[in-house]
Amino acid sequence: MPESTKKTTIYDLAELAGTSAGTVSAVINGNWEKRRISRKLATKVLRLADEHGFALNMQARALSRERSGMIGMIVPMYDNRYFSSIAQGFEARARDAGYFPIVTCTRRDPDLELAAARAMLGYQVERLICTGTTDPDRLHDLCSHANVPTTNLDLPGTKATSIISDNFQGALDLTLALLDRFPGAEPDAVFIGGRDTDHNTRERIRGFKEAFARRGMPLDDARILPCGYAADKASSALREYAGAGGVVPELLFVNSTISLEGIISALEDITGPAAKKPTLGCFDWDPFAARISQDIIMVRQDVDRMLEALFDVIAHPADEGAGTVQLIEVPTILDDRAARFGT
Amino acid sequence: MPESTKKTTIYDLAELAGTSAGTVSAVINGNWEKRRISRKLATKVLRLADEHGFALNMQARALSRERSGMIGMIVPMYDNRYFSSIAQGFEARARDAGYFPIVTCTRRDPDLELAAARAMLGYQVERLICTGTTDPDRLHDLCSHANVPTTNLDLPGTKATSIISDNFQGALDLTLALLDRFPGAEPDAVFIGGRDTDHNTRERIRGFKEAFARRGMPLDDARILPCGYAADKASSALREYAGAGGVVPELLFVNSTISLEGIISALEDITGPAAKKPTLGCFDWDPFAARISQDIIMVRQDVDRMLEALFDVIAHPADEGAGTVQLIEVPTILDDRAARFGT
DNA sequence: AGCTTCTGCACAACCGGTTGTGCTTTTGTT
DNA sequence: AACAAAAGCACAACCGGTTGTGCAGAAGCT
Repeated sequence: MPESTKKTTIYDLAELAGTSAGTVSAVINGNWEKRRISRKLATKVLRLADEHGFALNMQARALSRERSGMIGMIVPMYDNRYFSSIAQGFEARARDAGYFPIVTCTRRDPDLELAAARAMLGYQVERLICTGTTDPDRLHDLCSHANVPTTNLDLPGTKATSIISDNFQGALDLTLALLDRFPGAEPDAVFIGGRDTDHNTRERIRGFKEAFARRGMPLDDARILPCGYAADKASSALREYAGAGGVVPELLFVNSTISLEGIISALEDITGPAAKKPTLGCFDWDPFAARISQDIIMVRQDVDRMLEALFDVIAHPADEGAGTVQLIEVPTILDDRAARFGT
Repeated sequence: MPESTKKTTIYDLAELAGTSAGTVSAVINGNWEKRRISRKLATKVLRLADEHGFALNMQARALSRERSGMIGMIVPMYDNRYFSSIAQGFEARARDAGYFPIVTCTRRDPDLELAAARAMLGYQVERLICTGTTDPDRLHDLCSHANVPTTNLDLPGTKATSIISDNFQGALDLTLALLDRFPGAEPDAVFIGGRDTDHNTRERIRGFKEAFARRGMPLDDARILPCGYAADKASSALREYAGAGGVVPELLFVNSTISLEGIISALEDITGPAAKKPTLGCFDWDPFAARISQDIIMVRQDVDRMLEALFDVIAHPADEGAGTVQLIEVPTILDDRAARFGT
């Protein structure tokens, strides 16, 4: 029979049980034996707590313990498979590790990233994971100032441990697989999407170029178009490249699924919906995109392994403070459906 | 020059400024005029706060104000466009409204939903939005007990205001559009995916049936297969339906994008990747799925309008407690690309 | 019976803010 | 010069927990 007007506190329970708040606290936390509370009283308190749907006020607990139990993550977006599975997996693992996970998405907006980090610090997160943030080092500075460790995911920083995909190797493998589709020929190829200011895009471009070098093919820098990630930027970049003639490349390396969205729609506009699409490669995976044409190869980032590495770092803050800033690179997975069907 | 060992508190600032904690608090909160703090002292405190990267401890604030500023949302998944845009839009709007949004995904697991709600209550969220939860009423009871108002999104409950799509009308429109692809004929049609225990699935089935009724076509209940949402459930349900003969329906109403994933892969297994796919309808939208075939029609739920309605409810808790439990239905949007290309 | 040891618990300080109250000093008025 | 009003701030209680300390009574020992 809860009085329902206010939340039940340990003081309420103490009064109901005819005991003190400290005792109730001990019982709730399961240290009643350590604190020599009689089993009888403990049972009584637990029963009352249950009857009243008592829930500890974690804010108060955090205040006195000086540990909030919260762990924060900043993510650029939820609306693609890569980041959404990161968020989803992170939450599950964080809960398993006894944390209360707080994930928030900041739409690749540096100011919002900073504001979100500040908010999280205000709410006393014990650690912040910066996923795909535009300036991980700035976030690191902000956090380290408040004594909150950070870890970078997806995009690396120079001041904290970073866990990222092996972008170079992934892009190299992808490009080689794409080139294999043109035996003996030199396809008209283009790399599109991403920002050449970010580490991942630069590494992927490096992998793209390396593949051509290995095949002994020339590659003009005009074919590298890091126009940004957004769908509309990718589509206008492609339209511009195609020009008035409407000639699209034979081979397209698209640097994210969100850019791919723009590319697909631009292709339809330029060549019509029924026309044969160019051979597509995409760094990142999506189940539907993988089936949109027979001629698409996708690179899947190994989110599980990345998260495993992340929670390894969290569980063993060994070199905390030691000058060693690690860069952990996780191999990617090539998803070449046509090749699978072929065998 | 921060001492960096510990977080700066208002007490630290007070000492540095040669004033009291209460005064610092007033300055930080901007009520220094109301509390007649001199501009000079206020500026000094603000300067110090800035120099030391001071951040208010929101837990402590929440404790004393008895208002946490946090608003929680439970979502089943992040990995589809519908829920991810809900999460993304919710966060943006919540921030605009001055809240600190906490979103968490519970993978359609009733126990996890309950546990997550409890955790959120512990952290003193001021309100909980239950999106697509399996048992909204149970969550409502839990929360109302702690005096925390809830609102249901996507799936309705009977005890709190619910904002959902007009599932019946959406399904009706979709099915009619699908049937229009078979002029003069009675296609072999199947409804697949979802749970017949949830309100949305039931309403969509009702809309599906209604369309056939309006066209004067018979519809056997054996063609309704609410086999669950998961991709593998949908694919085995389809395989089973197709039987040894491998005859797939001509018209498929798929009840969610996640089920569609399973359907697409099952179709490839049954008929081969190059075969003509059946005419597909899908309740929910995905940019890549929409382009996977010429013959797919998708229903897009109007997330923006739903969130607008949600924050309307939040801003005007008018009938708080009044027996009126509202059900707000938002129209859906039909995405028929082929029809658009046709005109 | 007297002393020690152990059991079982209450008490109070503290975590970092917020806010009502009231005291001192300055300013203004006549 | 005397007094009222206003300005400028300090103080302390409170929010709901946690935890170190200490005290009363029971139990054990001789």
